[in-house]
Amino acid sequence: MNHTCEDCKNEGQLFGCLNDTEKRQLTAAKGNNFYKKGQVIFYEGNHPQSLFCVYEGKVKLSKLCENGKETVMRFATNGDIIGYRALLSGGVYKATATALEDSVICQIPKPAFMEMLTNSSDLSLATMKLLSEDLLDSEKRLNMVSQIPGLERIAITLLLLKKKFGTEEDGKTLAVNLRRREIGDIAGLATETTIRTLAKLCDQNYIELNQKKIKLLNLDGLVQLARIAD
Amino acid sequence: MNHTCEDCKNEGQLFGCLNDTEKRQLTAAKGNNFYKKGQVIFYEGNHPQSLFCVYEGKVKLSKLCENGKETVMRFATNGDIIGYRALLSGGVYKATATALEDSVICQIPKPAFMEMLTNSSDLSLATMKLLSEDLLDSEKRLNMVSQIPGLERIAITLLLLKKKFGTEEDGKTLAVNLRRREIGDIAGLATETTIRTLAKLCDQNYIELNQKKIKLLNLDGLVQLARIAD
DNA sequence: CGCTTAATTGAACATACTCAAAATTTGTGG
DNA sequence: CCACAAATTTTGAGTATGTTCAATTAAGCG
Repeated sequence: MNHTCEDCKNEGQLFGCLNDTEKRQLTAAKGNNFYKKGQVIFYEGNHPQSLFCVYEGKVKLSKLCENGKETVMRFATNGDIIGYRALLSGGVYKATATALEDSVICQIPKPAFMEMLTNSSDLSLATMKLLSEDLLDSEKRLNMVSQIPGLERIAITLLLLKKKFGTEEDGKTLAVNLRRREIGDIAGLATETTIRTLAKLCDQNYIELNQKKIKLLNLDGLVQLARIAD
Repeated sequence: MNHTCEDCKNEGQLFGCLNDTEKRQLTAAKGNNFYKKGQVIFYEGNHPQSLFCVYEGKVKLSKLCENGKETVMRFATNGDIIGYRALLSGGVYKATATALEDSVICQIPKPAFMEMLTNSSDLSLATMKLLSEDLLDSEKRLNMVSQIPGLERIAITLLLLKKKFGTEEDGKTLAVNLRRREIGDIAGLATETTIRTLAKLCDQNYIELNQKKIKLLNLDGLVQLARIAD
């Protein structure tokens, strides 16, 4: 079935500013798809035809470079939009979007979106706000990766994951399962270094590790470590 | 004197999409100021009241972290807009803008800009395009800094400077004078490492150094080195 | 259960950083 | 225009940090 934008549980996000008529138009124009964990939504280098909106799930956006290394650029979860930079800048996708878990993702054809943008200055302003915030995030991470030692980078990374995906009921365990390698790809560290650094944080009781589950025991301490950045 | 936007020599940039009436309004609303080399246009943490547009000159946008290290986030030159992310995202400036040389910079009050954005979907689309491109640049650099060795990073940095500021009449010498430290702040390398890496590129005849002047002798070679990224 | 993938550990190595000192360059006042 | 002071660049040596490679153990999945 095709979820309707009028009743979308992810309101308050980008399309929250649309009125009912506009939302109906959006519902009519869009499709939605199911992606299994690990499936690719689009590849770096593809030509963008659509905008994607995560109805439910978790998505990783990453970039590969020639030496085989991957950098995680960004994550998306419920209500987040992906694939809009390429669409707005007019080029190809500069990152690959992969489902981190089974996800339902709506797909809005480029012409429909562009038309809505032209007709709704509210939507335009909201999109600009979104882009600005993404830009600030990206620049923050640029600063982090280039200037900050490993332990602090992992601390920052864990806080970023908490902010993006939240926690389980205990309020401490990160509500996302990532591989060690993926955590390293966010922090800009080799997998082995990531493992050792996580172990160090564990020794010092900042966190507790249980397979892929990461529990933030000493949040204040982590924030303190992360404070070097910002 | 206040330069008029109708006759601005930097057309084709963001405000190029405005019609004559809108340009007249813009001229009426804006002011312009002269900044001496080294002067700060705004500081990280300041509350944004205006948008800035470089009429003529060169500006560096950088971020400082608590350990005293600086990261150059972006440059701006003739026709480029600065200070728009904070304005659009609603927060404070996240970077400090410093004139790299004597510069003339126009200043557009926030309300005037926001009104123009609301009234011109062309301007909105152009702004989104700009933001998207900045975002792509930033993510490209994120990838570079976290995954690529020093020599290649400096190569990429030199190409970035060429793209942004162009060259002198010889077509090879970068048309911008930066300190070694500032080059390092772009590449994410310590000053000493930057010096040694530049020296290595010099030994291998990729470049020629003459004080702050940097001549790109073997452009293809540099592009080749930079290709690891992309 | 067996196979594949991921996590972990160790050791050698590479890279870049720090600190300190010397050589240059730049800026400024006389 | 010169001299001096301040800032920047350069060089060297030692060190820290993180990477790589290889081997082992554990976990995930059909």
